[in-house]
Amino acid sequence: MGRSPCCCHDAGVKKGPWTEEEDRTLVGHIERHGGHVSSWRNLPKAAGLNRCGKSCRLRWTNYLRPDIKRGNFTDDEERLIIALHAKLGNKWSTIATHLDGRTDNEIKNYWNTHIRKKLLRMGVDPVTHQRLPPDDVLGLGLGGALLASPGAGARGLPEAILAAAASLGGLNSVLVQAQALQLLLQAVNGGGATAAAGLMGANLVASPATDNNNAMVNNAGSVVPTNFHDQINMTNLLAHASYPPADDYLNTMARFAEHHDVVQQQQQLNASAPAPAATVASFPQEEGVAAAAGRRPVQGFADLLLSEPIEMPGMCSLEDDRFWKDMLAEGNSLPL
DNA sequence: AACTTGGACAACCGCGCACAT
DNA sequence: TATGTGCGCGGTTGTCCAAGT
Repeated sequence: MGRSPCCCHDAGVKKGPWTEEEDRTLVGHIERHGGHVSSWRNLPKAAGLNRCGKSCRLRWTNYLRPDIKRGNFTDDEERLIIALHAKLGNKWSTIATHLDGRTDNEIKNYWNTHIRKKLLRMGVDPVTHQRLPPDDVLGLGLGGALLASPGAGARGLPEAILAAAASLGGLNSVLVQAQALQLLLQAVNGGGATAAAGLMGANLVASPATDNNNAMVNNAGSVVPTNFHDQINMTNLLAHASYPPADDYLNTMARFAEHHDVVQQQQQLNASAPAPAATVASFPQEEGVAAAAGRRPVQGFADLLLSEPIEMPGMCSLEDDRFWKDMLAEGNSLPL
């Protein structure tokens, strides 16, 4: 029931960074007991440590445990973390069970310091795994860079767009790219959305007066889809239009979903054998999270994980200048 | 050289759950 | 059933260090 007073509140109990001597004492004690700790609360006294039992447990599980893998996260690990987070949310301990030798604390830290920022740069909300509203990305990003770009006159626009895109190296979502393309085409054609729509032979760009209830108008005057299926349609459309859609994120998530269907794996585990206590305890919560993630209006990449992977031929990364150069060339070569 | 800023990561804190009594 | 105990979890803070000014 209630929380008992923690020994950490005791006066004289040491806090802060662990010394090598303390590490040796803790490891030595645990090893003498066969790597098993019967009571963390009693451990400090038994081991001769002036530390809180909780602090000892944390130090052991997050740092001293022999099976911990140190060093940088690999690309595969990073993708797996993103895929798992899309499905599970901030269930760091559960996510950690899918990465050999990684602790929940390490994954949590890596998420907060690296992946979170990376996703934001890509125009993906790290919490919902949905694309950020276009205005948040284009308005403050490409659009803002464009507006701030000196000499962005009629002749200078393509260069300005290229420069703006280059300045946003992390841009990496189909939605953003499509909008950038629209912006580019509008600039190059001097025409507008409808001309671009005609060029692309589909409803990628519609009139602001569209009756598409799922669309929204961004600050560039283009209508962009706000629901998942429209985004997928846009993805396929771009693929078929021979533009080089570069949604690494979509592809990555879809691919990992094939190999890491967490809920399915755990249901199998649950059915086959009694799992460790921590895992058993986490099952109902996980299902709840997964279900919640798939529920509208928070419809995002959790759904995507369960869908078919999307074929994206000729994919290249937006981190690569080539994408923007190709796009610019395409735009210039299109009939007006 | 001194100071500031920001990133990375270890460690702490408090809550809730499971289990024992 | 009520209460106590221990542990695990997720969020937050503290500390170190490198880069920039």
